[in-house]
Amino acid sequence: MLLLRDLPRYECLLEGARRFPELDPSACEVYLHVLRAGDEAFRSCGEPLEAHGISAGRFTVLMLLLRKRDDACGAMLTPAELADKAGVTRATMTGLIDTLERDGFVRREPDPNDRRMTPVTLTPAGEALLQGVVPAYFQRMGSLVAHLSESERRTLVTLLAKLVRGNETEDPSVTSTDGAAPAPVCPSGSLNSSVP
Amino acid sequence: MLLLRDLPRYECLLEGARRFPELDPSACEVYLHVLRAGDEAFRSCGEPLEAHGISAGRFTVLMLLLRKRDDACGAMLTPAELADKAGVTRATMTGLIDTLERDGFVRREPDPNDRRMTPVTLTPAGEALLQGVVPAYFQRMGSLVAHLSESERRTLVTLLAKLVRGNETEDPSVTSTDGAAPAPVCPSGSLNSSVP
DNA sequence: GGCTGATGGTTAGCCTCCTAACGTTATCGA
DNA sequence: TCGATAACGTTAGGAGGCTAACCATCAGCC
Repeated sequence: MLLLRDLPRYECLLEGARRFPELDPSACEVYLHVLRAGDEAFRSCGEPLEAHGISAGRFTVLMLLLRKRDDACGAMLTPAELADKAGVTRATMTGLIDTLERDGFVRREPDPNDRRMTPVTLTPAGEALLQGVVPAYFQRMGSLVAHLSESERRTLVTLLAKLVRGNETEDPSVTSTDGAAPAPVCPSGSLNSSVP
Repeated sequence: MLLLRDLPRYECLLEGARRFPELDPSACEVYLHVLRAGDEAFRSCGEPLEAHGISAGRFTVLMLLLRKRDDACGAMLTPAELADKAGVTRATMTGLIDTLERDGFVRREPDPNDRRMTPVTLTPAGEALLQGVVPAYFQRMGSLVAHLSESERRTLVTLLAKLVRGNETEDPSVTSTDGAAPAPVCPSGSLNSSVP
């Protein structure tokens, strides 16, 4: 992510509040901790991936393809579907698929029925890569929260969900097409990718 | 950040756990919510910055320079100091300063005493930019957590700190020089930048 | 049948991040 | 004094994001 190493102590926040009357110390403290924790979680779980020479974005693409192959008969996804599920633009997905194909982990196979499409499949090499990296990835995820009890985890999830939800309803700008769809649905979510 | 739109529901995690025995559903749920909240907080507070045509990284640099100018007599910081405080590499900081200088927000002024250094100062234009953007930035930070009570904020901060701390002690790889320094100190931290 | 519009994928250009290597300048020890 | 070492800043090259523009193809409607 970016730009985070330490966190300021509370006294520093109070000092900052003197200079900037708009600064709410407790809000700022929450903000900093949320960012710091998100950064740490991302970095920590990304380590096993980097160790296998793969980035989080590329890992997500491979996981989406694996899940599709296990689920349905048609074992392919189009770049547009991948981009939608992964939460990136189609242009970005083109770049990801480019490098993944270059490295032999996926393959583009033109669709004879609709020549606009170029569905993507997982190669044996891509599957082998996942076999090697997935256990370490999920184990790291477990050790990330190993120090929190089940009750603490529930509390944390509840509070974070409340923060995100409250902020969502705050600005209706993102609601593009229809005003609905506030409920996260399983098969459309992006991070399902990493959690099939 | 990346790759997050919705969150999978708990049933989906359980389904994933069937496929991957290493997957701990409650750990994964915490992980996803931490990432999602961090992404949302970063995106939300970044909006006022983008509205003024400035990125989070460039904002951090300007805030560091402003704080330095208010604090000390010498109103300059070297690129190396800036990179250290912001938590990026010196090469990245060179790029940030390049664009900031191109847009007239900072100025490089060679140090006559040590000709290796090229300290950077805030220009009046840069200060004016901060004047315009800082209130909106902190207000957004406040509304981000507006739905949480003071007690909820304390709980959230405590749990997030516990998560980060527990994970820190887990891998001693990052501890570069001496094994100490687990306590975040105010004037060395990076995000002090945004919270002078 | 032939426009028109929608959709799919790519390209080009920009920004932010990284590592690795380089040239310049200070510093310090033999 | 002078060479080795270290520090500073930059450059080069790569990856991963984005937007905007571009062709190719399909579908629908007159």
